[in-house]
Amino acid sequence: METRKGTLRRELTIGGLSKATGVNVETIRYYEKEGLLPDPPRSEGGHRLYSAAQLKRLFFIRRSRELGFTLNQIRGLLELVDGETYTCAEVKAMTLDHAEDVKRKIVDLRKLEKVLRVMAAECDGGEIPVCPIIDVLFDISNSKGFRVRD
Amino acid sequence: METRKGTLRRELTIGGLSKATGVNVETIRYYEKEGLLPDPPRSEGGHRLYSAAQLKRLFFIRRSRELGFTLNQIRGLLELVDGETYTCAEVKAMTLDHAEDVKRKIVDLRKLEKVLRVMAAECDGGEIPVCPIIDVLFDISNSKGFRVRD
DNA sequence: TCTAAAACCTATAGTGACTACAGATTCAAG
DNA sequence: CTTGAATCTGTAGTCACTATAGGTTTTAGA
Repeated sequence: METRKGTLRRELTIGGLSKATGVNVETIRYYEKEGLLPDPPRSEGGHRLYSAAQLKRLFFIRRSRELGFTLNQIRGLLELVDGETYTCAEVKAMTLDHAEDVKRKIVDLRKLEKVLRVMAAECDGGEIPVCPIIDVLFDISNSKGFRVRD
Repeated sequence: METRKGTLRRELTIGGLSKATGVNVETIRYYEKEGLLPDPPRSEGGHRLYSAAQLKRLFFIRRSRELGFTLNQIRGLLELVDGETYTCAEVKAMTLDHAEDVKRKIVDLRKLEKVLRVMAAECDGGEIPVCPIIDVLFDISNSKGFRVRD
């Protein structure tokens, strides 16, 4: 297929890119505004046109997000890559740092779940308007022994 | 201590309430705006004055937050309590629901951590500008075997 | 070729749970 | 009575998007 001007189009529209990567159209525009994706070339009418390189880049961003990296962390990773100066050590350090964050979060959530289950176990689930959960939550004297985050 | 008008003051200023509960002054005002705390009486000059009841209520909110309840869930809990119509069964159900949410989050995060550690283990941490993490993240063909959420 | 619908465009506002300012006022201590 | 801390209101910023409005371009079908 050819356009009016005879240029071959292997380029993707934003919708095509969205389908290919599973990233929402609005999110793609948002990434562009945030500088994670470069401003793409446009069609004569002003529609964005993406190359295979941008497809790869967006896949990278999406996967990194799935792995829980923040956009700022991803920005850092992309800067390393774009500068072509990154070393394996740098990337590994960022990855392990992030893994530690995740680990801490898991520890916190486990404590949380335990407290919730213990509280629920105190309840008989009856229809009377009294509940030990509410009592505990409202009891000021009992303000220790509770801290999940500090 | 007495004020000019001779009223005994057992009331707390917003700063005192903040110290007593560990909740930020701005956050207290935010909770008020969100309707979780009632509009308190004011001093002649317009400063907020809090009673023991509000102290308890704020403790309740803080603890519920520590347990990971959203403000909306807490609103729900407080409505039950304020209406004095709640039953143990209702509160228990909300608590267990929330515990399930937390559990799902833990499962997700565990997968996440594992992927991160596996990826990092592939790295030799050397100083050369090549890293298997970047390679994996950029490799489109490898877009399966990755999904952590959904 | 025309037309209708789908896709796209920009710009703005909303989400949740706060935090951080600016500029004015009030309060408590010395 | 003065000073400085605390408080007041109102607004904007955070993160990572999502949603909407109102307009333009592109594409597929008749």
